[in-house]
Amino acid sequence: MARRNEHSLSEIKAMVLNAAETVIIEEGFAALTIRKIAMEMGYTVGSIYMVFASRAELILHLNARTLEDITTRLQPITNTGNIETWLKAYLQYARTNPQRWRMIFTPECTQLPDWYQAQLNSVFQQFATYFTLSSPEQKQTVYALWQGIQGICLLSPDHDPEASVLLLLRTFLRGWHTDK
Amino acid sequence: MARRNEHSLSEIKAMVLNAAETVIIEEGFAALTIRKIAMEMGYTVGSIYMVFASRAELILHLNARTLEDITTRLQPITNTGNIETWLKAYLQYARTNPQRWRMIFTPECTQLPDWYQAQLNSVFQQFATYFTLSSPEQKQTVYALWQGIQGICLLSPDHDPEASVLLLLRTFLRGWHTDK
DNA sequence: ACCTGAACACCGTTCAAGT
DNA sequence: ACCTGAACACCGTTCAAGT
Repeated sequence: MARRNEHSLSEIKAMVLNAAETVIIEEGFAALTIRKIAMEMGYTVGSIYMVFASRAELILHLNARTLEDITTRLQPITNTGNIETWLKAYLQYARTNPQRWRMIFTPECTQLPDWYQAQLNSVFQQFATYFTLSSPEQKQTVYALWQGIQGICLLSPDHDPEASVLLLLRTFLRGWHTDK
Repeated sequence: MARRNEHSLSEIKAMVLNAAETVIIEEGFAALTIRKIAMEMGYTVGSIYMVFASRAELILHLNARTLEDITTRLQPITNTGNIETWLKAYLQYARTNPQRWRMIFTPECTQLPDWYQAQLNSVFQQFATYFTLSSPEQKQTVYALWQGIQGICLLSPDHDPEASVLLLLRTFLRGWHTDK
């Protein structure tokens, strides 16, 4: 036993994340244990700690993948469509990958690293392209809307959040384009 | 040992919830274990299962208390103040009891019982008194705003969500009072 | 009829020991 | 240098056994 040298550390890292995604998709986030991941990828528990310091860090990198997936998929829409088509695509992603999407907002890390914050922010940046933000207050307002949309999705587990999201968005937009 | 008969079952139930609140306040939600609760109240683990079927049910009843606390505290404001003073009071509650407040939205129960849904709804009902809801769509729109506000609070862990919440609210209200 | 405490089947994490 | 697998310190939950 020991020392198989079949895979490099970065390969193992990728295998861990792949196995973790499989477990989440098949059994849900609650079933995501280190032991199950190890079993799924054909290694033992100890090996996972060669590439990740803790379960929390593993989840953080899992989320990083999800966020990258989101930005990549939505980027083309950002350039062509309007805000509602972009939002619908985002909501569809959340609906298609409910467990992975939800994890983004429950990272089990007390202090989120800067690179993770940057990834979270880059999704918002795409959303924000549909607004002209000429003051910090305007940016904060649109960010509040963005957080609000996430809230609707987080708190509407079963029934479809799309209708609610669009109702909030449209009311917001009317207010946004109305002078104080 | 065994059979002390110092307390009735409903007394023990209250003691469990009191002990649980103490643990949450002192050590946070992550430290809320059955063993800690038992230790805190001077009983053994088994006793807790005399009054609650599971940890999930315990948490559900803990949340029920929190929701009752919220509605009771905010009721007087509902009758006198305006929506912003009511919201500020709500946000202050969330800020004062961050751990307990957050738990309301992560009940660890797959299917929420009707009485719990009703309690969640009664907080929204107070919020909704500040709106004239003459159609189902209007109700859903205000509910979307409400969920949005929760989202801002859930996703703004450190910095104060009040400013963001008010920015969303005011933009929403401008749109709400504008004809389509 | 209550209440205990040991037992069961799990966790995340570590690390001496093997190749 | 990699990888194992046993060990540690925890979990939630159950239930035979005590008074």
